[in-house]
Amino acid sequence: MDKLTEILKQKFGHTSFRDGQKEIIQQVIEGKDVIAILPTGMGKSLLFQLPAYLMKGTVVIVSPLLSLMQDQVEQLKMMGEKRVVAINSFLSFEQKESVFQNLSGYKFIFTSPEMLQNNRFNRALSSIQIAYVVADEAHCISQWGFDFRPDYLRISKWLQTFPKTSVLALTATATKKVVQEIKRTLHMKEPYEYVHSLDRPTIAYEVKQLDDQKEKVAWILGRITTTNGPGILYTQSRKKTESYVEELLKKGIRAAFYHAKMEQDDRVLIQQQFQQGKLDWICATNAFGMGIHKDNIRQIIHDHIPTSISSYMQEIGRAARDGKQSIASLVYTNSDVEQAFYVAMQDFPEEADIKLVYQTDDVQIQLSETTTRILNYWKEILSEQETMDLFYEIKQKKRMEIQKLFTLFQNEWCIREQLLNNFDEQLKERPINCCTVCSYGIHHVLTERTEQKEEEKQLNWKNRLNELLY
DNA sequence: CGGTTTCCTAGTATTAGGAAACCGGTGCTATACT
Repeated sequence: MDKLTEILKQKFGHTSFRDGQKEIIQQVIEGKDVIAILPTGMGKSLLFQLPAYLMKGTVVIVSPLLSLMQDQVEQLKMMGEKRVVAINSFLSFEQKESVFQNLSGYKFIFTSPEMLQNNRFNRALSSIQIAYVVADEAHCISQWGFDFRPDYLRISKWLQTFPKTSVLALTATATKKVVQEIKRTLHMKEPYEYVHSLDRPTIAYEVKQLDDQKEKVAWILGRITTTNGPGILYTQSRKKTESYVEELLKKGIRAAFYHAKMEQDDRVLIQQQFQQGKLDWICATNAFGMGIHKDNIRQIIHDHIPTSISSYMQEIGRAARDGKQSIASLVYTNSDVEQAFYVAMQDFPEEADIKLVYQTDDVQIQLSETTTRILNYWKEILSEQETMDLFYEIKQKKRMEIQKLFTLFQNEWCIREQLLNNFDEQLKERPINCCTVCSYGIHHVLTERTEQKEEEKQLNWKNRLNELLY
């Protein structure tokens, strides 16, 4: 047995590697930059955990969410790894100090891009040996960096402080452009690239255009009350998540809503209950998703047009991790396109806002917190005109992303093929239950809803076929 | 931009109808104040 497999067995309790894992791990150990694009549930954490045991120094993992960090820390502790810490706002000033003073004692440090700007943290980091840096959910760099969380772009400068450190970037979806942005931001030199197929053969695609909002709501409520979950209903506003749940509860569906304006504790609770099978449906905004451990999600429904093909892929990709037949349904009306444009643009600075930021120092009162923060970032590195041009460009791009997805749903071409083509991938084999455009078998995908309390009973879901789609 | 909700008025019943107001995603951290 070779050394890698030995450690795999000894530390992680597996006897063999999955597709691509071994090659990626070898490259990391050799100190190469690596970018790996592979679906969630394909053993991503192993990729950054295992090499740590064959290399000197500490692994720094940059993670987008506090809950994700907590989760990973717990997972490692369960495996018996004690040298692990999450450095973020959950730690008090004193706790941080004590961690910084003993930083080399940790094998794994999880942290946020924002925290990487902390001087005290950086001084402590520069005194220890860093094995490699991991950018978890690396698509956030281009998804959030430009107009939401500028510290994602600041990683670039931060990395220059550690010029010899190699970087491992992990994500589930990335177009060629996004990969380019990740490479550039993380200063990757000829990285080893591993791209797993993005096709999910057991997810069938259903797209339906309806005339108005009422019809849409009725259709969705009908679907959820007559067919089996577990499922996620994605909506475009927080209010709607709540109103859907209200209706579903009346009809005896075990549902709960989830969005960013809820208390953190409630969010954790809802996610846990869903994962444990105590809830069948979650009605959520795009806040719900990263870090969900549930492999038997059978349905994803969208009642709107998401803001890009990538976010759509991320959202539907949460279904069918157990490899069993599932369905992703999207229902929209014509007005939903305009809504999507508006929502994507509403926090964007106007020309007047940009001028204001360049001419005044304190603009907090007039602009939203996000706008102020993002413009202050660009003010540091660009002239007023350059920022104007940049935001014009970003705006155009955002519009195009939405338009592309909308066009895709309207085209009379296979949805699966179109989605894959967007990531420069060709469809190799068409599953029987493909999509509403090209497949006749799609009506076998759904089964009738049954009143089942325990998760195990739902395992025979796919065996009971029922015609429910049309 | 488009939908939903709220408000107002007419004109006298307790509601119809139209205009105006409102609302619309994603997360980190630091700090002041209970």
